[in-house]
Amino acid sequence: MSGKVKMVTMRDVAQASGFSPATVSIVLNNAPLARYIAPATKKRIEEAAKKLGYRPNAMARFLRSRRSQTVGVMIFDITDPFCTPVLRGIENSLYQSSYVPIFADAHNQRTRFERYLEMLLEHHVEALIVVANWLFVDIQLLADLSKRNITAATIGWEVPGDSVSSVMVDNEAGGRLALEHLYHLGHRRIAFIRGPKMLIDSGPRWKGIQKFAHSVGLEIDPSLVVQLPDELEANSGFEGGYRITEELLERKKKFTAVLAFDDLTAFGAIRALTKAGVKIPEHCSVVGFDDVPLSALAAPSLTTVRQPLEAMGNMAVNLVVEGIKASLEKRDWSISRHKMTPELVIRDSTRAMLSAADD
Amino acid sequence: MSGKVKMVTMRDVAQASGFSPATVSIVLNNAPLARYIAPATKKRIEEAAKKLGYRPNAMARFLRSRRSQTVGVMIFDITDPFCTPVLRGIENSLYQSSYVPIFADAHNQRTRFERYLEMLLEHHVEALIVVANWLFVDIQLLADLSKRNITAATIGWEVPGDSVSSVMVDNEAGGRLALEHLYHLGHRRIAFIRGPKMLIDSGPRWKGIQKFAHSVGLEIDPSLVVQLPDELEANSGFEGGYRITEELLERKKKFTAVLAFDDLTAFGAIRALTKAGVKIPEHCSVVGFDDVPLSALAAPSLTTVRQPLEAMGNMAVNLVVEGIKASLEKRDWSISRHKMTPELVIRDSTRAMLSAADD
DNA sequence: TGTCTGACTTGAAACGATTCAAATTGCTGG
DNA sequence: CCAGCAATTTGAATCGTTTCAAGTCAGACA
Repeated sequence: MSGKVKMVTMRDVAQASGFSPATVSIVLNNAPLARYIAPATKKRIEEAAKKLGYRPNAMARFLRSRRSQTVGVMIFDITDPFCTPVLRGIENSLYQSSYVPIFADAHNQRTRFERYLEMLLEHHVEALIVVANWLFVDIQLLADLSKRNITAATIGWEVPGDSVSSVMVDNEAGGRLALEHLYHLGHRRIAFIRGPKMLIDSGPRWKGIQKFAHSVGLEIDPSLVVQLPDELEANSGFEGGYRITEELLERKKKFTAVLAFDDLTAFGAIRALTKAGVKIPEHCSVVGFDDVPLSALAAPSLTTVRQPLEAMGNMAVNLVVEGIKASLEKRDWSISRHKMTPELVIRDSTRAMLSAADD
Repeated sequence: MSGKVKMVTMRDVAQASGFSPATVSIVLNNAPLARYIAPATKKRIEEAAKKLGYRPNAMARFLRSRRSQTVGVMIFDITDPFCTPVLRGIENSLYQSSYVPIFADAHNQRTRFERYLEMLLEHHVEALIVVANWLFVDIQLLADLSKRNITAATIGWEVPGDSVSSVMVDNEAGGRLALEHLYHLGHRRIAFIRGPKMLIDSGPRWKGIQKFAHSVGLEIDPSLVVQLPDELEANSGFEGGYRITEELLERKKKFTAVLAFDDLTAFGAIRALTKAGVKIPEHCSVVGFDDVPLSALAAPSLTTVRQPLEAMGNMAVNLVVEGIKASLEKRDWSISRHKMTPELVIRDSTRAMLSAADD
């Protein structure tokens, strides 16, 4: 029944081709010494390897060469729609570089994060990429990595110090884009749903909004500004947006647009507005932030500020791969912090004010 | 600057505790021989290990024990919202068993699938879980795995033969649930969007629909039955549902409900209907299939047949973990095919017919 | 003929753990 | 006092590669 397939080792290839394991190794890895190997030899070895179906043993290889061809990818919560495109970007770039991702999902739990970190270290990942936007992880924990010669990069989040690279969207520019859009559509009474304090994105986005408002002399009515509570559940944004918008409606203050912290919040807001009989976008425009995949599919489709999520994943991989190369060649190398440019995506949830409607 | 941390090996622990590496290994792994080790010895070794911060080297361990503590997780397209909850289920169960997932995304490409398979084999995954619902992969390819003593399971898809376990939803029951719901709401003129031929789910769902229709004497109007084209893009369901619903509308045939192949198709249909001025659910009910995460968030939220996606991920892990155990203990073990029970989730996209409205 | 160049190739030592057969030790009973 | 046993512990081989210092060998040159 299950005719066990005996593993083909390098020794087998050596035997079959009539050379020594050393030569086989040199040829198959195209090591520096391969310059001196006779072409005929190379050919015979390669043929033997192919004929036998030789597959290098990654573990054994690691033991000598210290290269695992493996990168740890730590996601804080795969349930968050934000993560999927980022993950795609990471996966794709790693694949190009022949690295294999070891996947870890912290479920927003610190202990789980730590346990996974432990496991990743046991598996000797050559680098670590962390996708997150909250802060509760010890800086120490990640800083230790660089001691162990593991380059690390974070996406959507920065750690202080000079040991971890990061890739983020330019939140301030994004906040500005969102408000600018509403402003140019003629909206003046705008409700703002600010992000939870805990998230690193909240501050800069709000700052971008304020700056723009100030630059055009738009007054922000404090009674139209609300803030999401700190929450760890990935999709709490929806619930939060819903509830906070309900409250907003109860205040009976008029507004013609909502600038939500992110897309999920925006969907929550839309749900609440719709329930209250407010039509989107006829009676009220709504703009989100992120451009998660579902934003294009929802009804109405959501105008939002796009984070180039996939590109951010790519970028993080580039950073760590460079880091790996540098440490391999014992070159100096310093971390970098990237701010990606956001982009306004106009869809069906926003609409220009009718000139008379402001009042 | 970067004070390299010297790796702590088992030898170091042996030295520190005053015992031999053999004893250390036995104690730390709680191997069978540990029965004979004096408690005091165990304690001293464990303390030494903790004090030094010893971390076993997974690669070295594999070389002797042939255990990599690694499972390959091959996703056909992470972009498909179907995958996220499944992935969460897989990840969670693997974590419980102290396995680490190596993540591979085939992007729906056969060559990529094969290349990843190669990489996973090089990394000596102990098992493979494949999440997919199309069929173009060589059965041979997966059957080879069992020769290599790698247990495999597929989710959302079955391969012929007796070498690969599978976990699927009971599509026939699901199709039945969907139609039953519409029928009990009073709908009689129902449009059906059948799935692409290429997908294994399409047939059984349709069969369930037909059987139920037959059992209650409901006639299915062939001119209200349309079929999605074969397409590999993960989110093509939305586009497809949109276009095919437009066509349906052009035929001017009346219908009061749409039974869509899956949620994405349903959203496409809703978009087309809304655009044509048909209100959901007032003028037309729509029911989907899958219950992907966004179905709860969309406006209107979608009535759908839920696949227990996370549980399916758990189940697949259970199956392969059992397989691993069996082959470790040289027990006999045979694959199994699971059919999970679907569940109707009633939300806002369906509504009972008003008694007079049928005509 | 003997030595010296290249031009190729290889032996043997790691890498860090696991695994048994075998060693050690201290008793116990004859 | 010693054989034999039970209770612990360990030596040494092994897993499949990589890595260099060192080997071989044919021909060129003096």
